[in-house]
Amino acid sequence: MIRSANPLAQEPRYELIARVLRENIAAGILPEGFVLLEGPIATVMQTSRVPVQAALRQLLEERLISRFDGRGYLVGRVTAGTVPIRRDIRELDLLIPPMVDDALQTRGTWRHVYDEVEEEVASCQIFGEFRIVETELAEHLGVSRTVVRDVLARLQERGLIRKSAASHWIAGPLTARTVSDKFELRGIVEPAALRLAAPHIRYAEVEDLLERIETDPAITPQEMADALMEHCIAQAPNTALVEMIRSNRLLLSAVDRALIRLGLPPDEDTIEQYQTLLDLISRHPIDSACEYLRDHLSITARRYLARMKIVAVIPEAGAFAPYLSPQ
Amino acid sequence: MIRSANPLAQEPRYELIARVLRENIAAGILPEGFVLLEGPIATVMQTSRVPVQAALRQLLEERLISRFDGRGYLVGRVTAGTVPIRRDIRELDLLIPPMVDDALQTRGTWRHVYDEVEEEVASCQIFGEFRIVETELAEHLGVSRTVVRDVLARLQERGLIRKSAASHWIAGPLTARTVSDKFELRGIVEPAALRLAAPHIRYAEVEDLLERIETDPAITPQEMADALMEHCIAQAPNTALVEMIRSNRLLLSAVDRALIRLGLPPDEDTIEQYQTLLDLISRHPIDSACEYLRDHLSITARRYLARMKIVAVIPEAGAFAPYLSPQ
DNA sequence: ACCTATGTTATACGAAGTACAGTTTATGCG
DNA sequence: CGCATAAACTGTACTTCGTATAACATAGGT
Repeated sequence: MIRSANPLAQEPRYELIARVLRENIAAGILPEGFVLLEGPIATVMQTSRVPVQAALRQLLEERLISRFDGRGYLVGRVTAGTVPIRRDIRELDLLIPPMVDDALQTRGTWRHVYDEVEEEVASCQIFGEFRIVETELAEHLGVSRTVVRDVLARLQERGLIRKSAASHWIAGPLTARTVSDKFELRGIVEPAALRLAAPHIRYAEVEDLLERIETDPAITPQEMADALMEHCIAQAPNTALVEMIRSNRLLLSAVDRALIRLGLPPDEDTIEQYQTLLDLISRHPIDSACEYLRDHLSITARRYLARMKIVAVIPEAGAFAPYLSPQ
Repeated sequence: MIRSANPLAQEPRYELIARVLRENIAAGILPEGFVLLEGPIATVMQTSRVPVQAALRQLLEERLISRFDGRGYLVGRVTAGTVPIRRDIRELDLLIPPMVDDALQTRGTWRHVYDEVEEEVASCQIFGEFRIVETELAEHLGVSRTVVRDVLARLQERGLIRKSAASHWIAGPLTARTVSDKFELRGIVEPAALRLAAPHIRYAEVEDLLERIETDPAITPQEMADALMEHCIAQAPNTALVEMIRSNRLLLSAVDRALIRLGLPPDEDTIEQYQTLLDLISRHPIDSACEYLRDHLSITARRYLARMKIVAVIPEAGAFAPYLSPQ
C-alpha cells in the first residue's frame, strides 16, 4: 500500500504508455487508421522504445489497434477501406494526464515516496524527538527496506534526520537554536542571492504578483514566500547558491506548513511585508530590497519561534505518521 | 580487497577489542591476576557489553585469560596462589592504538570507503566527464553493490556526482562556471561566518599559527586554509552555516589536492595572504579581516581557475581510479 | 534484438545495542 | 566480624541495523 502522492508512480512504464494511448484513442484524438510508430511515440513520451513496444503489444491484444501491411500499427480495426493516416504524432497534441506525465518523468520509487516522508518527518520535529524504524517505514510505504534506506540516507544528508549512538534513526527535536541558525543563514544568503538575481528577474512577473496581492484577498504568506523564491531569489545565476538556499529552507517551510495545518493563523501583516518587498524589488535600487529582505527575515524568525512555542505545548498534537514513535 | 585507509575498519568490534586486550596483556599493562569485567571494559572502549563478551570468550579460548570463582575473568592462568586484583580498569591507561580507536568510533563499511571514493571522484573532474558503474566500483572496493549504492547516493546528495538521462552515474565535468559559483558562495558566507565566529575564536591558537608561518618554511597553503577553517571560520556558533561552508569547500579542496599531486606548485604569496589575514583576525577589528578574506577569496578563485586550465590540457593526466571511465 | 546497467525485491545472517531478571560484590552499620 | 542492603555486574532474549547475495523487471544503446 503505497501512500505516494502519485499512485501511478509504481506502475511500469509500459502500463502508463498503454493507458495514455488508450485514453487518446477513446477520446478520438488518435483517429481511426492513424499509424502508430514506436520511435515517435517514445520521443513524445520521453522514454525509450522498449516500453512503447510492450504497450503496443498490449493494445493489440485488446484489439484497440491492429497490424497492417506496413510498419507500425493502425488505430482501430483494419477493414478493406481503411486508409493509413501517416502524420507526425507530435502534431496531434496527445492528451497526457499530468499524473502520468509526472510518473513518466522520474525513475525510482524512492523519489515518489520521498516527499511525503520528508514532509511528515520534518513537521513532527516541533513536538520533540522521534524514532524511525526501517522495517516499520517500509511496511507503511509498501516498499522494501532498500528503498527506505535510500530515502533515509538522503534525509540524513539533507540534515533532517540523524543516527543515535545506537545507530537508530532519529528525527528532531527542532530546537529554537536550529531554527534561528537557519534563519540567520537565510539572512546572509538570501539578500546576497537577490542582489545577484536582480539583472535576471522578469519584472513583469513581479508586477503580476503585486497585482495579485491587491486583488486576491485569499492569497497566503506561503504562496508569497514561494513566489518570491522562484521569481526572484532563484533567478540568481549561481546554482550552488540557489541549491543551498533551497535545502536550507526545506525544514523551515515543512514545519511552517505543519503549523498551518494545526490551525495557527498566518500573520496578516506578512502579506504587507511581501508587498513592500516586491515593490522595492521592481521599482527601486536592488540594495534597498536586499536590506528590507534582511529585516523581513529577522522579523519572520521571531514570529516563527513564537508560533513554534505556542504549538509545542498543545497536548493534542496527535496526528503523526504511524512510523514515527516519540522518544 | 578493501582499499580503505584503515584496514581495521572492516573487522567486527569484538575482534578489535580482543586485539586491544591481547596487546595489553602481552605488554604487561594488564597484570596477571587482574579481574576483567565486561561493563567497565565496555565503558573504556565506548561500546556496549555484547562485543566485549565475545572478545572475552575468544581470549578464554586462547587461554590468555581464565574464569575463576567469582565474576569476570582473570588475566593469565589461575593457580592456587593467584590473588584476584580488583581495580578500576580506567586507572590502568590501556594502550589503544589510534587505528583501532578510529575503527571503533564509526560503524558502517560505507563510511570507511567513502572518503577514498570522494577524493578520487572529485579530483578526476578537472579532466572532464567520467562514468561510474556500480558493479565495477563494488569489485574495486571489495564490497557489495548495497554499500556502493549508499556511497553513490551520498556523493549525489553532496553534489559530486549526478545521473545521466540514461540513469548512469556521471562525475564532472568540473566547469569554470561550477568553480566560480562555489567561490562566489564562499565569498558570501565565509566572511559572514568569520564575523560571527570572532567572539569565539581562541586567539592563542591564531598566534601559534602566525608563529608557525614565521618559523616553518615548509608550511603549505592547504594547511593554512584548513587551519583557518578549523580555528576561525568553524568557530562560528551556527551549525547550519558551518556545515554548509564545509560541504561547499569539499569539491574545491579535493580538486586542489589533485592539482598538487599533479605537480602544480602552490603559490608562494598565498602564505603571505594568510599571514596578513590571521594578523587582521587576531589584532584588528574583525570587519577588516572579513573584507580581506573576501578579497583573498576572489584572488584565490582567479588563481584556481588558471591552475585548472593549465592542468586540463596535460595529455597524460593518467592515473584515475580504475572504476572511473572517461566519457 | 541483444547487451549492459540500474532499480527494486526478498532473504539471510552477523553485529551491536537495550532491557530485564538474576547473581555477585561492595558498603555501611551494629 | 557478621549481616543487610544497595550497587554493580552478568546472562540472555529481543530488536534493529549493516551488508551480502541472488534474482528479476525496466530501460537505454548499438
